[in-house]
Amino acid sequence: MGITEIIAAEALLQLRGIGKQSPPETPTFQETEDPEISARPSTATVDESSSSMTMEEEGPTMSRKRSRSCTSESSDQSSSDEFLHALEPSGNNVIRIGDGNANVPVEIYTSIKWDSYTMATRNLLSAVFPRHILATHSLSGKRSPAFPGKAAKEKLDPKLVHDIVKTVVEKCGVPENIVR
Amino acid sequence: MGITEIIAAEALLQLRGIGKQSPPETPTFQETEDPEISARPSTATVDESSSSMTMEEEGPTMSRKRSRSCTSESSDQSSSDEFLHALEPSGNNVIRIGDGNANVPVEIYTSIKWDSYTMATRNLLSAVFPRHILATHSLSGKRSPAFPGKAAKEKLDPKLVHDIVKTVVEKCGVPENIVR
DNA sequence: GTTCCAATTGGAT
DNA sequence: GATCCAATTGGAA
Repeated sequence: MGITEIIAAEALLQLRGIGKQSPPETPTFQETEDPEISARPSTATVDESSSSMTMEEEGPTMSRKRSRSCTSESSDQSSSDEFLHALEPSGNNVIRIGDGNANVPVEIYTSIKWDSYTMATRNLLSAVFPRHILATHSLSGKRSPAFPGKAAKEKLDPKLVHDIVKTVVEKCGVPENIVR
Repeated sequence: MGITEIIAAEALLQLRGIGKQSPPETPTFQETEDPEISARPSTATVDESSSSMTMEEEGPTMSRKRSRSCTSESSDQSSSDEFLHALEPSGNNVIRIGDGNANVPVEIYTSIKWDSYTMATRNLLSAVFPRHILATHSLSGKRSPAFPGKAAKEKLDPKLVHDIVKTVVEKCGVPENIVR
């Protein structure tokens, strides 16, 4: 968790329980409605039945060379650890991580440095989710408690997230609650 | 770090770099001055020369039995791991943790469960800092970037924090960046 | 009744 | 320019 939140929690307990001699702020009514945010489809609680992952306009404007491929039924699981740093995209060879729901191109998978679980997690997220999905989704699909006025983002596919977490836990040797 | 912040960082990059088609909120000017908070001594940037730790009105209204003692020059470092769960406060025997700046009563130190680094950190924080210090201080002394209108809390003594972090790292076997 | 979770933010590194 | 840091919040576990 980290010292920061621990201190914050202690501070909350202190202020709530004992004195409340200084209400930190008057609410000041900062409920900006933001109708343009709620104009999105807002599919409410996304169950695990949404694995369609519509990828409209995947803009190639980024300098990242990431060449993803969403053809899922490739069965190359043997994760050959041989050297491949070739520039040409090696077709659509993917390996399945975790329980087998998330597919990662071998070109990306073999380039991941497992000594940094943050970078490994980040690279896996970028590999299985398009950028605009990461930008518009969150882990839990819940709103930030610190910003009740902001609309909640949709929830990332829990099974894909689980596969990523499981992979990082196994390869990096860190507990799951740290990865999340 | 955790998936949450990683996703948030990706989302920020996405919104900042490409579109900015939806400015998330108008600033709405939430600068409530809070003069009663700034009425505290506000020693500004607390350097490592402030180890006085004024403890006015330590209210005994909490149910915690924590009996701290700020007499510092006790030299009992041998940390006897014998069983002591006695109710009576065993004088002011303390052990020095980390580099020796932070003192923790042996009664508390021996009761810490090191299998949970969050609880260990929390217990050590509560042992070396009074509650009202934890409530009014933060790790870095900086303001929350998410809440620019709130006044920054003072900074906890870096040497005492370092001792706590070092102890947790050694006893719990977790890296330092995780503890912080 | 604590403790944990994670969403959001801007500055720091 | 990408990544890390930590401050704050309310509900969940």
